[in-house]
Amino acid sequence: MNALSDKTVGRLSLYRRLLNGLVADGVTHVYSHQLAVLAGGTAAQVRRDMMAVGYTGSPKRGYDIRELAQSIGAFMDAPEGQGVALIGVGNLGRAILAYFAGRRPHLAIQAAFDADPYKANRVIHGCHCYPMTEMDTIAAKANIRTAIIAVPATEAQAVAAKLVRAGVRGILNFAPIRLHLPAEVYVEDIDMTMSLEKVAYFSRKGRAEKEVNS
Amino acid sequence: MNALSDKTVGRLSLYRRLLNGLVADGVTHVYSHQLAVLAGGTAAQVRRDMMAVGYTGSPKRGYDIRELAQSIGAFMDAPEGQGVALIGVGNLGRAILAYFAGRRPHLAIQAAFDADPYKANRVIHGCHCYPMTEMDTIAAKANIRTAIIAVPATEAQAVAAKLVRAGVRGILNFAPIRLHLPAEVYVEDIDMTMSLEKVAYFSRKGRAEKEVNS
DNA sequence: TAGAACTTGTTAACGCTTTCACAACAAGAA
DNA sequence: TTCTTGTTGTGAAAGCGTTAACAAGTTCTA
Repeated sequence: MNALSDKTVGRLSLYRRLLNGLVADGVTHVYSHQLAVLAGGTAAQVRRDMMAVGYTGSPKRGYDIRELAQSIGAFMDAPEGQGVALIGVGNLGRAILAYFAGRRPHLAIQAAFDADPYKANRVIHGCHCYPMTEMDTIAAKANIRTAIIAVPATEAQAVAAKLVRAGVRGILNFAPIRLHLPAEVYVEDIDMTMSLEKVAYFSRKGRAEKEVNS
Repeated sequence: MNALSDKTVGRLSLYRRLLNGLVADGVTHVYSHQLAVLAGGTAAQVRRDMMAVGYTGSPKRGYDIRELAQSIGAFMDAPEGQGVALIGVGNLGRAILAYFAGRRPHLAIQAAFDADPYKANRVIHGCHCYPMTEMDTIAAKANIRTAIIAVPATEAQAVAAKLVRAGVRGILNFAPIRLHLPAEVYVEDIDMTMSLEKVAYFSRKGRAEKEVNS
């Protein structure tokens, strides 16, 4: 119920996805050490994360998969679903639309925006694309609090500031710059250049690590 | 020279990009606290990272930008440049190609592969696309040690294993599963679903954080 | 020259996350 | 029932990374 750590939330999201996969396979129960190998962690960490959501398993039978998945969902999802906006419908933006298209019912991209007026009023991968000028009004009307930024680095800061003014409280930022925003706005950066350079470095220097974005 | 931490390497990559931007603006020197605000960190952290690369600035004048960027480069880049392979030329793969196209000379995507034979032997965003069957031979010939996986989750594990057999030592994995590989292979996951769920969660629960992928 | 102002380099303290280790416990076997 | 086996839940310890704090140093001013 109270504040979870950044990393814990990430793992919970992962656990749920793994659990859904297990349900599809017809499995009904899982032990912490099994979930650990699937998630690439340790059994102790899994158990601690379960503590965080307050779900309790049974010794000798482990965790009830369906119950646990539901428990995580109750913890993470907005009860009424949550709309997301995408800003920037270039190469990357379109790939993001395709990636999330029809995937999650409770966390769908409801509107896309682009500065290029030629892209406006088209439907791309099932998502309506609006001109940037309408961002404020549409975001406010749909009560959107989460946004994905996929615009060039030069425009990202201005777009982010505009989003915050429109009521957005969390941003997934693909632009390769650090955004400067009020402290109450949560920003997660996905910096592909940085990630690739890290991989290249450790490819040469040879160090093993299990790492997750964020 | 010795093993740097994962996070430090990430920040060094970021610093260098910021420094290059400053050079373009004609600036010649920078203080740790200036670099810190650009990078979204603290001055102490910047200084500590400089310690890691062994570069030493001058009191009252700060760091010589050009020297520092060069110093980081000597630390991070392979002297002879480093080739990268991309596996999977779907929506996401093409966006990745476009993103990195012509950007970094010393860290370029040299070859792309896809299981779909219709995509083979075409040039996409300046990168030649080969059929998957030739992956081993081409990767070996070009001495590729770094790869980006952008295939569906169901195929990612098999592709990763094949890459490792072909000599790859570092993988940037966009597929939403955890790869199971020998410990000496470095894997960095970019899990967009997980990242978006984190952002959605904190959009509602309202917690501030500055976070970087990985 | 002496002093003021502001920086770097570095050690020590702090805080967060992960891991360890073990008591409590459930289910099956004898 | 009692014992054995293998699990969960959790306090305590360990590990890592960040932040604080300060001595040493450089430049400018007077």
